[in-house]
Amino acid sequence: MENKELCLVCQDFSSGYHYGIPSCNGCKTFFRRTVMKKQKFVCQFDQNCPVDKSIRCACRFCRFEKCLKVGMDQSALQASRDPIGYTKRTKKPERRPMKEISSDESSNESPERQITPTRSFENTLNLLAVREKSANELRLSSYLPKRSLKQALCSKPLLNDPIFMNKHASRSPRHNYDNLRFITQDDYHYWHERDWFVLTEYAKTFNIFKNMSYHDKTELVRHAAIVIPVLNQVYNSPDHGLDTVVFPDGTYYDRTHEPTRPAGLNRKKYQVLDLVLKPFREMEVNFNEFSAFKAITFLNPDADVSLETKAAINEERVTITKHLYSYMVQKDGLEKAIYRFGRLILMGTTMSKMACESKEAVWIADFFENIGFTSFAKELIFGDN
Amino acid sequence: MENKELCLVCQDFSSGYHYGIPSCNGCKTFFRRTVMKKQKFVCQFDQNCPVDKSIRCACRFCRFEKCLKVGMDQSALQASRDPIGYTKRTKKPERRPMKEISSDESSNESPERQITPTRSFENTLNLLAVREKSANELRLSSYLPKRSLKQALCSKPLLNDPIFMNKHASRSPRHNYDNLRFITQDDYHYWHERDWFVLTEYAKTFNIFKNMSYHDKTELVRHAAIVIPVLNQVYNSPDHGLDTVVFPDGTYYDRTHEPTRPAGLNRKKYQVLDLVLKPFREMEVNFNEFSAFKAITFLNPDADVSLETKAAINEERVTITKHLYSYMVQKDGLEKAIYRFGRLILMGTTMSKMACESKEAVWIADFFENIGFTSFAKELIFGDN
DNA sequence: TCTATAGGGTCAAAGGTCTG
DNA sequence: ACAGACCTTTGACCCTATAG
Repeated sequence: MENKELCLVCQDFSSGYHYGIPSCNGCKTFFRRTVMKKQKFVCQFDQNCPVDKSIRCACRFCRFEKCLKVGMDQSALQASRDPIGYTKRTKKPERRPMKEISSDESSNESPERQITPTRSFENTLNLLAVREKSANELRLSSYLPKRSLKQALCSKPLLNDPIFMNKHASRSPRHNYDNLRFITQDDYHYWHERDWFVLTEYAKTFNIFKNMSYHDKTELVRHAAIVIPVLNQVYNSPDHGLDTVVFPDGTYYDRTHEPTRPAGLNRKKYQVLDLVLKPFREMEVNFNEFSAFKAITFLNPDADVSLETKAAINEERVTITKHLYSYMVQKDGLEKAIYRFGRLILMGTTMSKMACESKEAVWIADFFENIGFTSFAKELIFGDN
Repeated sequence: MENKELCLVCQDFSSGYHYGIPSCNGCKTFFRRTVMKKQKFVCQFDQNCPVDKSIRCACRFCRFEKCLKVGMDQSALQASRDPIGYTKRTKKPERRPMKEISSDESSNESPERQITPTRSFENTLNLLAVREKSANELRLSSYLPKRSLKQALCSKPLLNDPIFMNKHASRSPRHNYDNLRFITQDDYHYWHERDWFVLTEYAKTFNIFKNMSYHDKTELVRHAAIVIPVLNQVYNSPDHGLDTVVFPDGTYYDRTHEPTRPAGLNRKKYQVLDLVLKPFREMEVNFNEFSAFKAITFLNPDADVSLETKAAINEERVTITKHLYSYMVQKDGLEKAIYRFGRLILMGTTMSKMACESKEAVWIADFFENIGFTSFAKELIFGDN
């Protein structure tokens, strides 16, 4: 710090010898980067710009020339090394960068893209949350049309139709989660019908869904037919302990064995409680996270759809996953977010398993014999031939 | 200075014998430091990076591996010398009084002190990569014992037994991926047997597995019985295009319809090509990422294991997932890492679907009738009753 | 005692990382 | 995207213990 040498390039205090000559940190790094990236600069003037501490960044061409002139040695550069990871200790008060990134992204967004708009995670998650809210309103209403699967999938979308929603989607007085009583077969039946109806409307709100062939639409909805209702039922159930799922009309089930139901369905009950309800409660999944997770679960490329549709679905769900992660980091901080995110996304395998098992012939047959299916349900589960 | 020996690690001129072999100053110091600080490195590629004078710093994992391979002897490191007895500035004691004090201070510190803690993801991922490498060596060997599932799961683990591995796990000359020919039923059968054998040994290397009940062990392995072999087959297949999977003995399958096989198996072939091979190739999944993904796939709490085991498995796979994420961020940068990570982890749903479908009665029956199962395979797929 | 060898330590100068 | 402060790693060079 006393009689230090000066940088031969810019006359700043040198930080030692670099590439053969005394030089400062800035000129050292500038030289390395320039040689490594083989950058070529152009001088705006006469190739004799002054280079000193105050204006060393003004002309990169002349700065690099000066580096060479005072004897910096290119051959002193080495081959790339193994990356060494983070070098700075973690800082605590850093919620701002997320914010900045998100506002940057939204200001960069191009207005003409419409199919998969690149918005900030806030916009994406917000869109999903709004969709989820509407879907739940419809679920809590008493509206339940009788229609075929084809009618359901090809008719006008209802969820984003404010006139329809205003008129028919007000909450039924029966759906206030009070008057608890144990669930019966008829109640199961009623809520399956409602949840399947809402599922078809939910599906139609995805732009990506509108562009699919009819075959792909039915396959995707069919694949989601068990798990999406389960997610609705579990997430919206008020907390009566880890063993109880309550439906909006106050009917509930718990671990009580129901001997009149097939073994497969009793087993599924335990799966739902252990593998969905419990993790949701433990992780304190919030509404935005649930909305995104449900969309990721719905957009499952494992359904028997065309390869193009698989690819499109996958892109969409990866995008949502990215935004969900950004949101969680902003909300929980890095460490906690990685844990919660990993845990939540890995629940996808459980969802996948349930979706798959619901197709097992034995299970379906049980189900079919014990619940009087409507023709809609038969189409949904078995296909229309 | 001319007839000097060369460093066995990097071919630079050796500065004498160090730790048992002729080696250069750099490799000598690198080896000492790595052992002393117990550093664990992770290879960014496939653990076979070249190591020579010009690029010896490019991959620290492979450099250290090479050190060990050419015979550097860890036991030649001496116990920590008495730092106080070491008088370093006998010649020029006046040069840097400030420095001297500070370095004395630092030399009084315990050598175990973690000034730069090695990032934990390196240890975790490295462990998984080493495990994967051994498993693949066993897979490429010709060792294939006849034993029951119980014997397989309860016998002594082989993968981390260096004596066994040295003796029996050398690569079979038949398993060199050349001599391509279309696969037959017998070949399928052979590779299923091999992959199932390796799977049982792979499973036993997980500490978490050792602590499970026998029932949980079989369920977990059973749940992995289809997907883990698929991952092995796909990842290790040399690239002959997106339609071809090559086994180590040169047998291959592609999209050719095989009419002698049941429809379910032909369908599965397409699934493997479209949903596993293609994404792996597109994402350029590297060895570390594959090792971690395979472990996450194996540790699937959806298997029919006890609730305690489910919870333990889930914790473990969430931990691996976190470390995988950290690794990918370090390797790819934030933006790219989030995309690749999301895409890779979401492939878990596909794995789950395959695992589940493999249990479908119809599918299994097809499979069973067309491939002569050994009793081991029957146990694995159907259980032992 | 002397000398060659092979341990360990040092620090200038490489390269990598991250924030503004 | 670039600049440069700040971080880690490398290895030529040094000191020291020990065997012959």
